[in-house]
Amino acid sequence: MKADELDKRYDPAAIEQRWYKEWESRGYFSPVEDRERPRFAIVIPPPNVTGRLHIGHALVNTLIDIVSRWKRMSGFNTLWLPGTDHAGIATQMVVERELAREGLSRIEMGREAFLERVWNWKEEHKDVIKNQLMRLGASCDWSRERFTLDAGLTRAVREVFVRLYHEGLIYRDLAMINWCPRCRTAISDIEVEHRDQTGRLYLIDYQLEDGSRAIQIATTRPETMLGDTAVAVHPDDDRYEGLTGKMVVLPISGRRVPIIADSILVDPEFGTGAVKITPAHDKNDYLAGLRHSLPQMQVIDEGGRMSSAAGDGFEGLDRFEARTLIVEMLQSSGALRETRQHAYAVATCAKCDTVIEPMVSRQWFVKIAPLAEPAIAAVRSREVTLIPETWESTYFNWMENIHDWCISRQLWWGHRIPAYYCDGCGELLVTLEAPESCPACGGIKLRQDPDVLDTWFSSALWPFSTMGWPDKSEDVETFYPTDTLITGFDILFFWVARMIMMGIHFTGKPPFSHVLLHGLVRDEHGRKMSKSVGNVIDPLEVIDELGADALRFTLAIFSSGRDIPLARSRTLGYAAFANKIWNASRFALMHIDEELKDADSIMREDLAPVERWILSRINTTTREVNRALSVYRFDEASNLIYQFFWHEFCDWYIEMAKPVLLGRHGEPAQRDSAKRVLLEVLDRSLRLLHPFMPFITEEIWQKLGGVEPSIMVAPYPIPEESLEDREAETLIGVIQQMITAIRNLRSDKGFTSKDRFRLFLACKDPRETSFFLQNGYLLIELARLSEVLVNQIPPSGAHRDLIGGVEIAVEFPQKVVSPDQLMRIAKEIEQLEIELATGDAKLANEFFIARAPARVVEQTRERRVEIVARLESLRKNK
RNA sequence: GCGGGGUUAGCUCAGUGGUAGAGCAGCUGCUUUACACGCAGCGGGUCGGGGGUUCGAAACCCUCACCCCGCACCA
Repeated sequence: MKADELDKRYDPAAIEQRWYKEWESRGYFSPVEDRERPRFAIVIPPPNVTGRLHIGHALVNTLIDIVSRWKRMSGFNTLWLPGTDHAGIATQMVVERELAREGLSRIEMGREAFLERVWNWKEEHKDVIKNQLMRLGASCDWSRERFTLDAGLTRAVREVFVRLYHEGLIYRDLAMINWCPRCRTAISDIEVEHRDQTGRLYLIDYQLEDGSRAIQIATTRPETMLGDTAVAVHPDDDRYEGLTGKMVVLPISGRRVPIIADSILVDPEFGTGAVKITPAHDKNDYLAGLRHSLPQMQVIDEGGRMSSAAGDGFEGLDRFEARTLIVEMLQSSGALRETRQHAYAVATCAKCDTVIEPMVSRQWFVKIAPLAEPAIAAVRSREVTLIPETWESTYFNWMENIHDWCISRQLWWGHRIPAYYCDGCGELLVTLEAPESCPACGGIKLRQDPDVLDTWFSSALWPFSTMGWPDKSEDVETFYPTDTLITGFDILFFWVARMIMMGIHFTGKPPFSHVLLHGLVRDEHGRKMSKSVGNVIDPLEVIDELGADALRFTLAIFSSGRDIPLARSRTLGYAAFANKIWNASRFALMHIDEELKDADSIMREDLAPVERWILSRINTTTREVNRALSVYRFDEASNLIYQFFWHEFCDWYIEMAKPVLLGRHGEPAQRDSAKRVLLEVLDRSLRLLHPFMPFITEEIWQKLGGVEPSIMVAPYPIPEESLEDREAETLIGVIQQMITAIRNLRSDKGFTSKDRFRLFLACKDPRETSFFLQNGYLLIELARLSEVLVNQIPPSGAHRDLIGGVEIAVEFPQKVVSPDQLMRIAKEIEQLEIELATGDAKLANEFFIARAPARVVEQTRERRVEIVARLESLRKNK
């Protein structure tokens, strides 16, 4: 391999897709058959089958891929199971919009034709997101790809529904539910979003039937007064004493409704202390209505328009138009006494933003408390660990106050509820397969419930339904329960909690042991990405421009925290990192000969200190990276590799190895050793990096001639005690400090890199003397000196300092001190004097000596010696 | 109202008891044969305010201020 085969500049587009296809064709994404290995399983949070990859997908799948690749390289039999979600409302909406453009509607088409259309649409779009995940480098096992409406998953859904029904945990009942008039379906409580807004509060007089007085009520929704069936006051409210039981006449409709007393509904402090009650269109009024057996009048229909019950002149009117009309009518009749500004939260549909209409409706529910209980216990016992832990209290808070889950949706796209009604006797049958006839009356006219299930119902089963449950399939046996779930905190309730509940109930085990809840990607200033602000980052565009590796690395290094502010400047920085890796490898490959690749492992005793140093450093990095990954700190892990590779390996080691590699110093044997170490460190670095930057690492690694056919199946580095070398770290550390100090002086005194000086070193012992005699070339090269003289008398004018216990003296042509340097010296002296004073105060403090750990006291003493020496040097050289 | 999180360099963020960190931005040098997507150097922070615990607090406790996010309510 010749380095000139590599371009000077790294071009990700040229290699990324080639490698993905290669890995897939070699079957690297599938688990191996080796039963001896420990296994690791993870399921994808299924994206919408018709969706496009957004930055949130890029984040979660990058993190999953890092874990998967790390585990795979670490010897685990690893499964990452991919798939997509049918996403009931979202998908149906998209297809309906398409139909609308053609002037069609699903109602006109009919259920079957519409579903056929959606399936076709799904077939056309399903590979979009799959291909995008591939571009990201996602190493999932496509042979196990699942879709929530697959036959197998549908069977699991029906099984679960039927079993829960017969256990009494699914029921059908009349209840007040959240209705979206635009989606024309019920939705669950967590699909409702509350938006703060400033609206109006209307104070309206309701006249008593006998005309003796009026009772003033307050409302934000005057249109619902058409459905009022009572007025409530607080039983202890003096203002309304004696009115309970009397009748008021509703303005406009002229209906008579009673005044009732209710201490639960009415807060005497709010508004006028009198409340109109519309049991059919308000959750609290509904409950009050039940308490007082009030009739329900549905005056708003499923499309959000006034119904026939609203009366002549209103029927067919949109609810907001009706509000305007009613306010006008009340105003002209004089019943509207006052309109106030009023801040309140309006309930909206999370999917389409339409204002929710509370409705009384017969729906299917999951009785959730019995399922929640063991799911709470599982997290409490840490059988399931939430990461970061702070999410536990949020989880408990929600689970302990959980409400029954409305699971029926008046949609067509989804899992149809396996309930059948007998036309003959009205019997309700819940069965796995459609019954032929009614077991109660023998009738054969059976109708299936028209509703489908909430999308999250099938998602809740994802970790086991995808593996073949309810069968005892091999995958269930091998890979269930899974190990880690990685997803956004925004679906903790929608998805994670429900998976834990269903998993425990149906398999007896939580579906995963660890849940990593990552933050949400935002723009560089922490703002939510939105089309209207124009700050949306398209991951595909970033991949096209800077490469998947750069995007992945950016996401990983930012992944801690609740908000992930993604800045283009950062991605550019990590694209530069990829380029750095490329060029460092180019340099290495210039010096690595073919025979070297097969050479035996390195003999430690033959290594130079600088070689032992870099091996020790990568060993430490290896230990830290593995530790960080094991606790899902992708930010720490990626940062460690970044710092090591760029600043230690490139900036220091390669520069220190150059004199030997380029033949300016040392024997041929030393050169071979330097080459081997260079190869070794590069190889380990690439393997450490591979989970983060799979493409570039593979491309380069192939040229190094490793034993394995791909870096994907090469072992992940683990720390090796034999590589650790404290002595080398100390010695090279001193050399680095000296080089830095000399560079500082050169810069301060206004010399350029062409000016060369002599350096004098005064060593304490023969061991130190021999080290600097042998390694002085490092100082000459990196600090650009003319000569290093050990244990010789420096000229009187030389700049002196003490570094790592070694006295140094640099001979500058003349003593040039710039004003800048004078200022800095003065400042440093000042700081050191403060530090010296506080240190002395500590050491003089008997409590410090007595109570602080001996190590800390010792450190403080050592530091004092350094400070004193440094001060002396600074004052002398001023 | 209930619960959670935050406030550290110009920007975005790490840092859970022992000498304040990173990246980016800024400034100054440098065509040093891997890389100008580079190299070297520099400046920049009373760690939101106050109190406490401790030999020692950015970190632990209390309190105040401001910001953010859930949940519930909102006639």
